[in-house]
Amino acid sequence: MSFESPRSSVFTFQSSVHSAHLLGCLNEQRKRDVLCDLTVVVENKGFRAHRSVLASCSEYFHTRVTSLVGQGLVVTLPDEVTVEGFDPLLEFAYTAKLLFTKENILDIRRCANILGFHNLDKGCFDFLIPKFFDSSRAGPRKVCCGRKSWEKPAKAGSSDGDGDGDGGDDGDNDDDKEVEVKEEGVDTESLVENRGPKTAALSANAKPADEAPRSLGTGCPVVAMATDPALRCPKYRKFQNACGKERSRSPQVPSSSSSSSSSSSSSSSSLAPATKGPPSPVRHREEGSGLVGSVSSGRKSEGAKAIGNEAAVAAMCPPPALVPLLGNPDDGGFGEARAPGAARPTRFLACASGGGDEGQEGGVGNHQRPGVSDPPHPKIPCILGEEGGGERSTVEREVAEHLAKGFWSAYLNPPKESPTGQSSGYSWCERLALPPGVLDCPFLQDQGLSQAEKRAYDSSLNSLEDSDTEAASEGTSSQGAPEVQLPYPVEQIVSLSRNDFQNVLKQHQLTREQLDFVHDVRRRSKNCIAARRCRKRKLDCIHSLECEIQELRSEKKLLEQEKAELAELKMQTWQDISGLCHRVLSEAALQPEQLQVLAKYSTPDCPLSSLTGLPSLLSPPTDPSTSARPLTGPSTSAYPPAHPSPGGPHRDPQVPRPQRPIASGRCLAPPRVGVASAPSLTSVWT
DNA sequence: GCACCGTGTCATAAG
DNA sequence: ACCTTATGACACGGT
Repeated sequence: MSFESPRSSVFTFQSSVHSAHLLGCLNEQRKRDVLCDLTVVVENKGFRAHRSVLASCSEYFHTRVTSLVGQGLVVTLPDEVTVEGFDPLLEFAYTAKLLFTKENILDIRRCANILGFHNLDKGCFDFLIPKFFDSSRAGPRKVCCGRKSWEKPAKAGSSDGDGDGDGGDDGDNDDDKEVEVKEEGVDTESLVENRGPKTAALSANAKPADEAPRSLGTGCPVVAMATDPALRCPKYRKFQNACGKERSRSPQVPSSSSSSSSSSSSSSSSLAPATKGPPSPVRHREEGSGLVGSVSSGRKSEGAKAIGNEAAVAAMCPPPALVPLLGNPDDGGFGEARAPGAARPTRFLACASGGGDEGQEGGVGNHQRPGVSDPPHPKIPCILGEEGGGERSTVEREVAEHLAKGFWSAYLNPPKESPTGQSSGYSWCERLALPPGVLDCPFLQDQGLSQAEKRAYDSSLNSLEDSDTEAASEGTSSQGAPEVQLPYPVEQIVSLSRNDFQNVLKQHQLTREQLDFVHDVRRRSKNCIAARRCRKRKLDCIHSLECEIQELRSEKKLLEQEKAELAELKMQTWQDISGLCHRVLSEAALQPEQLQVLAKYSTPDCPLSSLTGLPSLLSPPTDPSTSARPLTGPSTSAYPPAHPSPGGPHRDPQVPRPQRPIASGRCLAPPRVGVASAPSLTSVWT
């Protein structure tokens, strides 16, 4: 798998932050009338703005103001444009948020059409207006990747292969719910984010049990996005099949699915249909809790086990990178609805259609406010993106999708809520195991993750996989076994000390399954960390050994150099002494007997010994570094050890010392050195 | 299709 | 007896 172009994830991600910040600054400037160079007159009411901003998000303004120069430009809009319709658009241009009501939505739409807010129109109104009013008033529905994301299938529960299953019967109830929410003044983003008890209650109350599977009210685009990648990537078919089986089985992530009767049963019943095809966005939005069971991988298959945390990180950060990854975001879905200056919504967000796969069309747009690239939940942005954007390989894309699916599933399956609305479990982030690197994702930081949450991420290195694996074990050992819901975060399982961990276990009356799960997670997590340490030690050891070898080689080289220098010095010294001896003997005119005495008390290394006529005359002492004995060998050892030199050669007392020829101080050989640098006798002394 | 690498997991031993 | 740690071996996916 090769990448045709370099990745640029960082830049993509940075632009997202920057654009949001930039937009905010521009909005502040507009409010303070700072640097505003345009006055828009609508119904005799003036709006100050920056023409660059308006020109960027409106074809009308682009045409009107780009050709004009000078300050204090005034643009009077047509009569069809009303203040009621224009004001929200202006706000949208500067905030990427469109505040609307059921009453002014049509005005906004009309103004948007006139002013050329086409993206907003397609991405937002095509979805919103049908929800507000009868479908007959909504006009033709845009088809995204073969079908409009919110478009309902011809038949409920159709298994026609598109797999959207987006709830053919969710229409009326859906509309009611949507309208009701909107009437509270919540914008579309809030529709996504405020999946609060009310929405859940609506879903639970309004939906018949048999329809519940179609209304996984999560508002999560990734859920819609996370449709069978295997359908597009045979390489992951095994992986996907395993996940699909698990999904259809009972893949619920620990503590994820609501144990409440209605939603739980709904989720369970929805599992099988959900596997038949990509989940419908509408369905997701409606269903609320209990989503995880149907859409998450639940556990990793054996094929998925190897998907590491790095891949998870890649799948999680940064958000906008998936835009090019799955296609052109502008060709449909929310890609067309993104606000000026806002980061381009990812394909996941925009359509989740994965290259036009109808089955994956997403209705992400349905859940997200148009023009906003932010994920539906401020705390789960990174899952939507990954580095590299369009440069990602297909495999990586699939992995990212799948991981994103799992991530969202975990996220979207928050701890079940008690009837009072209070969560009985820990927060989603506590349940998620993100690799340490994910904390480095600035998006997470920017999204208000608390330090505790980050620590939870950081400390629970493998909890994601642990959860998956746990589910796997559940799936293998006890098929369809209920999820294991823990009263404390997974990270505690790993990070706590032994005593603390035992205390925690004592504090909570856990079932056998829970205990097994907890211990299994703790064991594997610690073992995984230990394996990392072990491997790191190995590598460090190898590295240190390599360094040591290198050092030893360097030392050897230095020693050899030093040895050569010493040998040269020794030879020079020997020559000096030899010359002195020669002169002394010449001047003293010693008798042979006297020379014998001198030689007797001299070492073979001493030039004096050569005066005795011994072989050392022609064989100067060797370099002790190269030979423990002088090269004269046994012949020189014949000297009695009367005066053994400490560092001198060892003499065998049993061997008689041969007689040396008396040099008469005439020709003394230099010491032999071990580096073959000793000059020959003739060359030096003759 | 193969080799190599990285990683998680298991089994086991030792502390 | 239990837990933790280290490590070899294995399986798996990615490149």
